[in-house]
Amino acid sequence: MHSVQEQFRAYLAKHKLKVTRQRKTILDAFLSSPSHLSAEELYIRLRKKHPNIGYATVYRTMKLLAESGIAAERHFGDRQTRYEANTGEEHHYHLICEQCARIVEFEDTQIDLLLQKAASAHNYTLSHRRLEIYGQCPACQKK
Amino acid sequence: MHSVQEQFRAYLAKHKLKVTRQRKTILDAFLSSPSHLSAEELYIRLRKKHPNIGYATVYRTMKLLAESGIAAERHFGDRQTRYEANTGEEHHYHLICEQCARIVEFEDTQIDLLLQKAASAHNYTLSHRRLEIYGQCPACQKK
DNA sequence: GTAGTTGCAAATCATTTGCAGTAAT
DNA sequence: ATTACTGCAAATGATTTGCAACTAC
Repeated sequence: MHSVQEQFRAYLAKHKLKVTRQRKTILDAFLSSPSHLSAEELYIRLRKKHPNIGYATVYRTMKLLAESGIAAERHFGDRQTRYEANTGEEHHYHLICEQCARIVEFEDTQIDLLLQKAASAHNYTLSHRRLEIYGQCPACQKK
Repeated sequence: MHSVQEQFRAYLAKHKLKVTRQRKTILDAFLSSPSHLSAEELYIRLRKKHPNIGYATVYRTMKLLAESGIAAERHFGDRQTRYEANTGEEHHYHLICEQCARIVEFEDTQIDLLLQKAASAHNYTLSHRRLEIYGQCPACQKK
């Protein structure tokens, strides 16, 4: 099988782009970080071990990861773009606590089906979807 | 019954804010414009008839409209915040064409129900939700 | 060697804010 | 009279870009 690293290599090769030390470093950091980090947060994490890495390089590389399908861009309420690892063709939905920002990911094939139906009903094709449910997580309800 | 204008007046009064010419003008422009305009687009429309209106005033007023529940903020793929008129307690979902950006709004009580269930299943309360389906509209599929 | 890449700093884009003058209460 | 509001320009925060030095191919 192909690892994510190989997938990235293949993407770069196809587009005549180069495999650089920075790109490998950023990919590894991305894969070993919690999900939904912003480029800035990733940059801060990276700086510890790689103090000479550039802010712009992180941005540029995250963009490449998104284009190659390895990462997916997310926009939650705030202004920053966040990234999450793209687990193949499956998609999942988000349940977000308005109080503490805790995010739960879940899948739901019934919802999948209804969304597909909704698109068809309006004669749209479906390429992807975004679903976020905002509320209070169990912990915050107790407060 | 109370018109939207009255609703805005009431909100302003409750917060000891003033009913100004600009605020009335912006509210009217917002109500008589297509949905999903950004503050900038609204500003451009307004400028035709009210050349002396300030950019910042439009931003500040849209924020007020959002706080008062008259408008709802939306974030689609791009960087700008867009606004749509808030039609009471109902909510609706968006079907967005990736090619021409045409947006169809729809409601679906089955989806409503499943989202409520999904939140409950994780012991979350539900306050609001965001659902966008991206694909190609009928017209763009033919190209 | 050549073409793509990096890091920096400066630029950009959407949005926000400080402030002096103006208008609503 | 008081207190909030406006318009402008300058400030902010996230992201992008130009460019000269550098590195993968």
